[in-house]
This record gives sequence, structure tokens and C-alpha cells, in this order.
Amino acid sequence: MAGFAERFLHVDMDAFFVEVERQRNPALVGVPVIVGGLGARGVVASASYEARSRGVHSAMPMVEARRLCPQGRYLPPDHGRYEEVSVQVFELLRTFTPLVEGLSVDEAFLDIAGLRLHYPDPAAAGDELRRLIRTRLGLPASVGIAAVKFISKLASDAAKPDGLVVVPAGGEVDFLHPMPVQRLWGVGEATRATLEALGVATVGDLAAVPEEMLSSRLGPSLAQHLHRLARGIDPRGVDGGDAAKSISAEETFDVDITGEAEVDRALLRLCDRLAGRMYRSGYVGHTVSLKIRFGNFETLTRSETLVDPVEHAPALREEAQKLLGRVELAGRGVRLLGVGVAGLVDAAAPRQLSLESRPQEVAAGVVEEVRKRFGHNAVIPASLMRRSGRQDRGE
DNA sequence: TCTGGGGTCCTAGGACCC
DNA sequence: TCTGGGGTCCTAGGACCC
Repeated sequence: MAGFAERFLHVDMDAFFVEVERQRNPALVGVPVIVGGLGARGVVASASYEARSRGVHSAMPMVEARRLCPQGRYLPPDHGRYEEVSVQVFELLRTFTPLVEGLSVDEAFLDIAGLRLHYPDPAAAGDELRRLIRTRLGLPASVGIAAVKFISKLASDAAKPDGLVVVPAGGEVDFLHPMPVQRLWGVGEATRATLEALGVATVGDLAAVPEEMLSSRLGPSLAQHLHRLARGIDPRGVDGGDAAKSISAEETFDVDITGEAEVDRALLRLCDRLAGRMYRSGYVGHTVSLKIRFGNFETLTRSETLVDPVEHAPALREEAQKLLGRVELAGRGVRLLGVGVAGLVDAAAPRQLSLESRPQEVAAGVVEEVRKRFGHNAVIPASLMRRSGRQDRGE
């Protein structure tokens, strides 16, 4: 027996951060809730539907959200908790089918073709999945189902909040063509503006433009991608098991920082945070990068690829400081600083350790063990301790 | 209303090798 | 004597996604 024609199921948790907060504090149910950075430069990460009805949306500056919705409850994000709940959600999804591809903490694609034996139609499978998430975890989720991968994601969007939409096989173009182009995956503000200049406003308009025309404005890769999507064509299947490619840590300061000493201290703090994450995720990396954004939002990056992978905080700090040395600060205010590693390699893979690095490796391992037991702030680099005041929060 | 933090992917130019 | 084309890696920047 053949599987369902509409084999792609996209599940998207509704206002995920907000709903997790409501799970542990029921007083937040039914009132506008906004989760996001509470500092002067914070933005909205998640807004409840009560807040959205007042015009609040994610990525909006917090200052603006407070103006639109002064009666809202404002909470800082607790990513550790969201990660825990996300693990529970994905465990539940995998009891449904092992063919699960996570897109972020709160959404995933499932291949449900093989569930034909268990459910009379795809909608019944989607209803059951939503019911399970609701009863087992107490969280609302929306589901979209289609025969084409990216259409299922648009369908879950159309289902929000707390609903289900099935786009029947053969109905893709009717569903798609009236939509504004920016709904397509890969069309952001810049591409939307380019398309608008070509007289393209809807997906239907886009489908009528020859690919060569798109290619000359957008490059061959994006042109082919969009040309296909506009016709409802998406050859991708559900693909799990994607290893991480990079890890990074960055911080936007409430007030621009200036002076080499202050920038250096912030950089060391970030390196320390990043090293901890690398250790916990079991990766080491060959390429170290530095990101710096000035007060005027001008942003630049510097990176270097090393023969031996960087594993622990000391080596990371040394590299990051070298990269910082290649940037002309000239007393300019620094708005954001970030460090990252790419070219990731499994830390457990056999590697050559130089003799001189060995004591450092051991020491760094000890630091992480102590932090695992007593918390991040149990160990702080001496260079960050000279000034009193609050230490950077751990993760 | 000045624009987070975590990522992925693409492009373009230059170095380097054959 | 001068010039080539392909392939790969690295760096920097930028668009985009949640």
C-alpha cells in the first residue's frame, strides 16, 4: 500500500517561549506576555497572541513593545528551560515517527508517509499529534500538511494559532500564488525589494518571471531556488542528523564600550562562555572568528584558520586577542562583540596534542568539571575579577 | 522605534597547486 | 617569454531564518 500523498507534516509550537513560561506560572495565562531582552537594546523574542493583537511582534525593539502594550508582562528569556522543554517535544515527535528534522527549538518536519496504516488520512495524524503535545506537555502547537515540503511549513503558518491546515496534493499552486513573495523561504527584505523593482509582489507574479531574468538580479543559486518554489516544486525530503557547523557567543552592550582595556575584558568573558559551550557540546574547531559592531552599526569580522583545532579557553582567548589586534578601534564605541568557532571536529576524535599544551588542556578540563558541579561562576578568570560588581551570567 | 543572539548558506576575490 | 584554466581553500561580507 502506498503512503500518504501529503507526506510532509510541519509542526510549529505556538508562542513557544511564552507558553513555557505559562506552564510554570499559570497567572500568565490570558494576559499579554512578552519574552525578550529587558535591557535598553533588547528585542522581543516571543509574544503571546494577546500581545500580538496590540501590534507586538518578534524582533521588535522592547521599547516599542512597551509603548504599544504597557499593561503586558515582560520576562527575560530562560533559554536553558526552553531547551529542556524542546527536548521533551522532540522525544514526543519521535514516538510518532523516527523521520524527524528539527529546524529550531520549536519546529520540525516529519515524514508521515508510513503512518498510512495507523490513520485514515493525514489530517487525522496531524490531529493526533497536536492532541498528544497538548495533553502530555500542556503546550499548543500548529500543524501544516502537504505533499511538498515547504508548502507544509506555509500551511502550519496558516493554521496558527493552535490549528491544522492540509493543502491537498495538486492544490499547491492555488494555495501559493496569491501569497506575497516574502512568505517564501529565502525572500527577506533585500530580495523583496529587488523583486518589487521587477514588478513582482505575489508568488504568482514570481512564477511568471523567466529564471534567466531572476538569475541576473539575484544570482543563479537563489534564482533557481525561488523559480522552483514559485511553481510549488521542492525536491527536498525530510533529513535528520545534521551536525553543527559553528558555535558562537556574542553580546550587545547596553551602552557602547570604549577603550582597549574594556573591549579586551569583554572579549575574554565571551571566550570563556564560548569555551564552556564547546566543551559541553563536545566540539573543537579549526577556525576562530571575531565579530565587532561599532556604534554606527558598521560591522566587521576577522577570522583565522589554524592547523591545530582550538579546544579550550586559553587558546581561544589568545586567538581572539590576535584577531582583535587586527581591528583599528581608534577609540570608537563598540556596540557588539562576538567570538565563534567553525570547522568543527568531534573533540573525542584522536588528535595530536603538543607537549606544551598538555597542562593547559588538563587545567581547562578541571575548570569545566568544577563548573558542572558548582555553577559557571565558581571559576572566573583572574583578569575578570579585578573589578567588583556582578559577574557575567553563565549559561 | 534604532536594529538580540544563535545559527546556515552564498558570493567574490585572492592564494596556491597542477 | 609569457600565459592558461581548473580546483580547492581561505577570508570578508551579507542575506536570511527562528
